[in-house]
Amino acid sequence: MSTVANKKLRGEGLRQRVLETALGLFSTRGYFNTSIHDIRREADVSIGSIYHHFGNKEALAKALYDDLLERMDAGLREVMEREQDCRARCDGIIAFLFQAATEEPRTMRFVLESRHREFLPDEPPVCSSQPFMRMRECIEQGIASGEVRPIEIPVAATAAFGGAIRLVHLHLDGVLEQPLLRYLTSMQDTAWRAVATDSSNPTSNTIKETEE
Amino acid sequence: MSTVANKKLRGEGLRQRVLETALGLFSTRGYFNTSIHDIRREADVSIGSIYHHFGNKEALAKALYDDLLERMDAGLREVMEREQDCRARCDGIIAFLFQAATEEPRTMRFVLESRHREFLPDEPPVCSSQPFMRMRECIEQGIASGEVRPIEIPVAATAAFGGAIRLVHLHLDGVLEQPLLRYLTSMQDTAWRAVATDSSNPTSNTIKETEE
DNA sequence: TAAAGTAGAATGAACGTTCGTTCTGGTTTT
DNA sequence: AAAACCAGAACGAACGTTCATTCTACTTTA
Repeated sequence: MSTVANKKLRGEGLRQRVLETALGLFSTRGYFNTSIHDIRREADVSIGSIYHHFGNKEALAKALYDDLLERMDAGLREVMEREQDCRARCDGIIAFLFQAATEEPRTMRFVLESRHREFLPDEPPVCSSQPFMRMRECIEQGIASGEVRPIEIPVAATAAFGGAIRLVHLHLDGVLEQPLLRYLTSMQDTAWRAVATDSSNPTSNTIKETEE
Repeated sequence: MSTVANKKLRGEGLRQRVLETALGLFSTRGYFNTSIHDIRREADVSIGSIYHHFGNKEALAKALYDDLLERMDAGLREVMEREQDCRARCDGIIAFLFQAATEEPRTMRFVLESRHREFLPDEPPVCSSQPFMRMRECIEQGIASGEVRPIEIPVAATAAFGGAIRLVHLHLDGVLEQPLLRYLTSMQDTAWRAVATDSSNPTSNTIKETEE
């Protein structure tokens, strides 16, 4: 049974259907366990169409990868624009990650879990991609403004978001008892404790009533 | 050029050579980009020998995976035995991860980075494997003893070790400026701040004299 | 002690299948 | 009419695997 409507499509619509189908197959079976013929069958298009639009399998994966990274980055840009101080931004980023992992697990699986370098050898590692650079940047500014302790950037960035990212992995692997979003505020608080300066860190109570 | 000596081997020696070669190829090119013929060539053994010892490609990967997980687990068991309080154990675990990633990057890459479920479909996710369960257990005991704040176990465990694990990923991806071990004490301190109870958390000084 | 026998480890050519890709011929759009 | 798009049969290289055979080390027989 196909996950997409079976009305015959052409042009951009067809292209999108192929991308959608490829995302589904790549994220569940993996790139190497998915053949072009599999995609053809499930998307209900022809081999010729796929090669007309994408050229080859690797380019199809790259198009999908770029598309998803751009969408993720758009989400993060939105957070960075909406929130101004570092704490609010970190919270927003984690919330965005959790929400995306909940609503679009396939996207998250493909971006976060698959080893892109195995099938896109010329692509830089994910951690150098825009979304991840944005997280790093957020932390850098936090250090500059004094909200974050002055420690090495890579340590601060991984400490701030590494826990959340690992929790997303556990969620995608299906080993969490509770829905991911149930852990959100707890994770935000815990992550912030790791990197916050002592003055901006709660010392004996975890309840924060006021915005700063 | 082969990375192993080229004296003809038989029995267990041959088996080990195949495993060693497979680790090298799997961890750099990935499972699907490595053919049995590649392993045969680099290990300087025959196709038949490989099938005699392992049965098929998947079983070879599984044998390697089990072997490496067991070795990692042995390292963690040793830490848990040597250290008694939760803080020292967390520090020890992170130190072990960093050291292993530095000295045996291929092992770490294969255990941490490759998507096992793509080629070992019946294997549970890495996060359910012994080494990861041991980390979780350590945190559970920390909560019981009052050293760790009473928060959800998955949040505490990922917060305690997620940052370190992500930093290991950055190291393996070659995007860190400094050697991984240069970040060790900073990462240990930062990770502990995330999960420690307020009483056991440093509030205004970051300097802690520890032996290295 | 030498010869014959035996188990199983090692070998590599060959096989069937799958895969990514190409190609030719048709259809739709402009 | 030209250009863009779609269809799917056909192709050839590469892959995991098999299997008949050879080789090696050890045991038994004479």
